Amino acid sequence: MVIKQRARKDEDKLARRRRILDEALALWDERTFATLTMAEVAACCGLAKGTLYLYFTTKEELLLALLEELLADWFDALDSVLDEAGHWDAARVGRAIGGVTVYRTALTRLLAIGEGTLEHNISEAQARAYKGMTLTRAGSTGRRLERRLPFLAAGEGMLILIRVHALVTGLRQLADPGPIVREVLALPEMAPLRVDFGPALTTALVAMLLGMERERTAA
Amino acid sequence: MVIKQRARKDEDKLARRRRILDEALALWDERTFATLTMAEVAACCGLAKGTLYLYFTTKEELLLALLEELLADWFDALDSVLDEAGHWDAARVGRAIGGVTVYRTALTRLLAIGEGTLEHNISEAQARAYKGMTLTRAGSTGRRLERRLPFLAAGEGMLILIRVHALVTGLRQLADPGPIVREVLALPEMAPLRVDFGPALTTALVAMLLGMERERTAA
DNA sequence: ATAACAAATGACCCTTGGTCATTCGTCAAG
DNA sequence: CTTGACGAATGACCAAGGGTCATTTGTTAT
Repeated sequence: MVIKQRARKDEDKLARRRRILDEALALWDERTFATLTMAEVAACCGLAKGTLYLYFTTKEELLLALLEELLADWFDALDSVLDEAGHWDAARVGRAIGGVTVYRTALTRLLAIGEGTLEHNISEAQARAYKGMTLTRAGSTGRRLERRLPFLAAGEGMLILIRVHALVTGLRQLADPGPIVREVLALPEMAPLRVDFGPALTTALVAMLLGMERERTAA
Repeated sequence: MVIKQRARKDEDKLARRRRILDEALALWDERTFATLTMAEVAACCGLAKGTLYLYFTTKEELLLALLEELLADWFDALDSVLDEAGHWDAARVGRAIGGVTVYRTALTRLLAIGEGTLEHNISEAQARAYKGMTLTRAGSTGRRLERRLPFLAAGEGMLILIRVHALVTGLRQLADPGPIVREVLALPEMAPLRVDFGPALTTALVAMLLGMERERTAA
C-alpha cells in the first residue's frame, strides 16, 4: 500500500502524525510493546517503515507520545469528576479515581510499561516535555485532591497521585499476564492469585486514602 | 574463553546451572532486561552462547528462574521477621514488610518487569512451577499476616501480599527511571516527581494497612 | 515547462535471541 | 592402553525487528 500524497504543509504533517498515533493506539489494544512492530504500524497507515521515522525517531517516542495524550485526557477526566459538587470523603475520592481509571485500558497498559521501557531510547527534549506535563497536571489535580480531603497537607495530593501511578502499574501487570501464565492461573487452585484490575485498584485506593486520613487525624 | 571441562553428572550440571544463575544475577545489577544479553552472560561464565540454551531455553526462563529464587528468599526473610515476638500492629507489619523488601534491589527490579516481560516466552511447566511456589508461599506468609493482624479475615493476608507486589512493581519503576529521565528529574523544579523507593514503599504500605484496619473495625 | 525542494521509499545494516550440525571431552568395555 | 559411543560444548548460522540513508518522486514556485 502506497500513499500518493505528500505532507508538505505543517498542517498536513500534523494530520499524518495524528494518523500514525491513531493507528498505533488501535494496534496497541491487541499487542504488547514487544509484539508491536514499527513495520506493522507503518503498514496500517499505508506508509513505508522509513516514513514513520520522519515523525517519531524511535518506537519508544511514538508510544510515549501516545501515553502523553492519554494521560492528559485522564487528568481532564479526573479534574472534571473532582469538580463535581456534594460531600467528599476518602472513600468517594478513591472511587472517583478508580472510576476514571479502570476502563482506560490503553492508558493503564502504557503506564505499566512506562518508566521501565518507554523511558529508554527517547530524546531529552521529549522526556522533558512528558515530565513537565506530568508535573503541571499532577500539581493542579493534586491541589484539587487537597481541597476534597482537608486532612491532606500541602503537596500531599501529588503524593497520592504517585501512589495511584504505582498501584496502576503494578495491578495492571498482575491483572494482564501473558497467555501462558493466564492459562496456568485458570486452574481452579490458582484462583487466589488472580487479580481483577478494576476492583483491585479501587479497593486498594480506598484503603490507602482511609489510612492516610487516619494517620493525619490521629495526631 | 573456553571451558575444557564437561558437565556429565547431574551434580555437575546443577553446578553449572548455579554458575549461570550467579553470573546472571551479578550482571543484572548493572543491566536492564533489554541490555542484558545472553551472549554476555555466556561470556561471563566462560561458555558459548549455545551452551546457555542447554540450561535455560529462553532469556525469560533464565531470569524467571532467578526471580523464583530471590522471591523464595524474600518469603523466608519475611516469615522470619513476622515470627518475631512482641506487640504487632498495622504499622509494625508495614515496616516489617518494607524492611525485608527495600534493600533487595535485584528482586524488586525483577518483580517490576515480572508479569509484563518475563511471562512471555516461557514453558508452561516453568510458569506452573513459579506460580505454584508463589501460591504456596503466599498462602503460608499470608496466614502469618492474618495472625499478626487479627482484623483480617481468612485469605486477606494474600490480598495484602498482592498489594505489596503491585506497590513494589510500580514504585520500583518510578524510582529507577532510565538515564535520560533521571537527568530531567534532576532539575530542581522536578523534585516533586522524584521517588525514593524505600520510604515510598514503607509509608504507602503502612497507610494501606491502617486503612484496612479502619475499614474492618468500623463496621 | 522546469528547476528545486523535501516527503517518501525500501534496500540495507546491525544487534540479538535462538538453532543445530559438528566437534571433541569423558568414560566404560575389551 | 585403545577404542567406540555418548552427549556436552561449540560457533556458524538464521530470522526478526529497530533504525538509516541514498535514491526516487510528488509538489510547488518561478
